[in-house]
Amino acid sequence: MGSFWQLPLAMYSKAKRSSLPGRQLLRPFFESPPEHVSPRLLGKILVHRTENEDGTKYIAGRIVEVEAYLGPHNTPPDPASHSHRGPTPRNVVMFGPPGYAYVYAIYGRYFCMNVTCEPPGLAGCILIRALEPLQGVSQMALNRSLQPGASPRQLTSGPGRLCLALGLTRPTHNALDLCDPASPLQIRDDGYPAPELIVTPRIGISAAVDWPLRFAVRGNPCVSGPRSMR
DNA sequence: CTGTGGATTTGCT
DNA sequence: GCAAATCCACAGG
Repeated sequence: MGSFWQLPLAMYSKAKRSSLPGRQLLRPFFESPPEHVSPRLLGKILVHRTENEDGTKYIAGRIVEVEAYLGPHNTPPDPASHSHRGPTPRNVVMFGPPGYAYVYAIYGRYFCMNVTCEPPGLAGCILIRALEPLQGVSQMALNRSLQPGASPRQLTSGPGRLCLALGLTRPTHNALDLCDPASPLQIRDDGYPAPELIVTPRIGISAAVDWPLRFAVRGNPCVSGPRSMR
């Protein structure tokens, strides 16, 4: 018999299909350094509320992989962080209050989503790298130009993929307050137990390649990268 | 399974 | 100008 955390994650969200699951995370949750908040973010739910002619819909997934990016106040500073040379028009939201979305464009085609951490003035943040789809799966497939039967892994395994699946872009979602009860973008806790996790170096960077700042749910199929990275 | 190259926006030197 | 916290298609073993 498998461990508790190996049961299908979707089991824990079947109860509420058309409403917000669990409770919204409050700002104090994000006021600590990103390497401290990151492991606690695994198992929480990222929810995007969309309005269209049919009404309100939710697209949501459970967070199964994140990476911490440290602010320039650390010694040594994190050379892989967008904030390491101080505030710029792109990264200024990272230097503001915790609990905000930092969304940036990458390689001309994709967006990646972060959550700001640390008290105002300090620039730590957490990159959301992978989700397990929970709600709005057919919409995710549409957004990703995949067949309706696409695997959960194909939908949201990777930071660019999950932003596409949820419809997140910099023009619309950068600098949104995730802790505002009225926000269309929120992170919520539905009581899912703290998962067993692995810690590894971060992916896709060329500086500080050995810093152990990537956190993932052990064995979860939606975690990005080869099997050896799960 | 692994490796390679192309697409194409954005911020910063 | 160029490099980038990526993804995808396709080639070859």
